[in-house]
Amino acid sequence: MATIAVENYLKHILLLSRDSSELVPMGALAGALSVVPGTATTMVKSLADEGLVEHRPRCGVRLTGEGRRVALNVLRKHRLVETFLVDVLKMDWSKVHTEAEQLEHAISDEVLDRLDALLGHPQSDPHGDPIPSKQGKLSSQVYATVATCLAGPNLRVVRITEQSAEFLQFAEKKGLQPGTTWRVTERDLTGGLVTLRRGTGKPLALSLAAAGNILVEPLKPATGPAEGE
Amino acid sequence: MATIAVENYLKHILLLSRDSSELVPMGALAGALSVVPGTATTMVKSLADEGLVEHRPRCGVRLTGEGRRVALNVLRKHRLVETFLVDVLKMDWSKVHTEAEQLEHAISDEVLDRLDALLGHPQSDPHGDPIPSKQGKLSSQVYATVATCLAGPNLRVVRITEQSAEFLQFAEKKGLQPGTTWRVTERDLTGGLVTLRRGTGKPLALSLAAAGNILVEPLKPATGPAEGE
DNA sequence: GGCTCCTTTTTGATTAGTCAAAATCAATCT
DNA sequence: AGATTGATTTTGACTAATCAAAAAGGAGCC
Ligand SMILES: [Mn+2]
Ligand SMILES: [Mn+2]
Ligand SMILES: [Mn+2]
Ligand SMILES: [Mn+2]
Repeated sequence: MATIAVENYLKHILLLSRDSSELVPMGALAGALSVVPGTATTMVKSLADEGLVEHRPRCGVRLTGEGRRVALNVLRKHRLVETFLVDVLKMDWSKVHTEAEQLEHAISDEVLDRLDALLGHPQSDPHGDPIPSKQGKLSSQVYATVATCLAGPNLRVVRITEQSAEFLQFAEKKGLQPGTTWRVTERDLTGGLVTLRRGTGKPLALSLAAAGNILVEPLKPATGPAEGE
Repeated sequence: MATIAVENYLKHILLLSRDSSELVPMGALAGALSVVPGTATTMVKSLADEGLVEHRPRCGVRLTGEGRRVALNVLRKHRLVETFLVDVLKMDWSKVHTEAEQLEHAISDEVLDRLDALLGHPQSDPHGDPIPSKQGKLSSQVYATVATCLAGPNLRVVRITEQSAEFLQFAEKKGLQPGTTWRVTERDLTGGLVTLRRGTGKPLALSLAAAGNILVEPLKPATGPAEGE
């Protein structure tokens, strides 16, 4: 069995590479894992010996097929556990990430399957991050961010791409959860500000940096039966 | 924070000592943890340095107040997790022990509290093992075993003291779960056999060794409203 | 007392994972 | 080309946990 450290390295390589052929630089990997670069190099070389990654010295690292399989399984555990913690145990969505960071290494594939069934085979976790399927398919749909949307049309929040407890607490307080509908009322590129509004609620101003963490999809205006909230 | 190894040592010292003043011999501890005796000695000395145990060289080891506190918390996690796996995820009670052996080190105190509430503050786990309270109280009630009970009176199974998957599967198949009611119909000390019967079902013969793993309490014959099954 | 046997401790090695700091590489700038 | 600079790798050291095998204790027996 892969150790906890090995699972963490593989998962972070997966998260840091857009497509599976892209090389992840050692610096980025070391940063994501909070280790010094030398440590990452050492570990990556040993992962390469085990056939879990391919190491291009001085360029970066990428997952092999087997490494990707393991990484997706860990990520699936992480996101299903997060969903369980929020949906069943009613935990604060800003705390579940830390919790899942440990649990992803402790649950067996059988518990994973049963959790999945209990939760009704969810497609995404509380932050809107896609949950890899049991077969290892990971949705890679590309969404716009609030930072790049023009004022006007209704937008549904689909994902918050920023795991920090601080940002998530902020989003929670402002009601910015996946599934909610908003529209941009003002874009001030010079000032670096975007203003949002949910229905007739009070306006919410975000920096472009913050707005870049909110992924949205355009909402077609009342076509077919309404879905979601 | 205590490492996984430290938590395992403390939990097993707790499980191996009847009362908290009793010394656990190094051999017994090493055996329970599946390590060689020298490893246990080394680890116990380092636990003693941290103030978690008291080591009497060549005699044994016992928990300090702080060590006991940590050990009880781990045991509480273990047994609540087992209960969750059986009650909520409907897992086979013969598999949950192995599973909980990992999870007991991965869940936070907050998740522990929420699990406890979700399960309705259970007093014992699926095997009938008592769950330590949040305050660190561990029921130490002494029960008779089927091996020592005289033929005749109705007995309620309260606990199975044998964690092996094999024995638990056997007990499951025979319907020997905590809460069920049986009576001894025959005791053959010479042959080392005890025969049980559940209501009018077919008789079940057990070796004295096996019968010693089944803890029971006498059932007063229909006094007050019936409780349990 | 001296011997035997079982338990415990000690000693010497090993593995996984990590850091600090020096060395190396390669791209860019003058 | 030669120098500068930032990323990466190497080297040496350390901690936690473990095993194998030798050494030490101690209880009972002759
Ligand atoms: Mn993790
Ligand atoms: Mn998430
Ligand atoms: Mn354990
Ligand atoms: Mn149990």
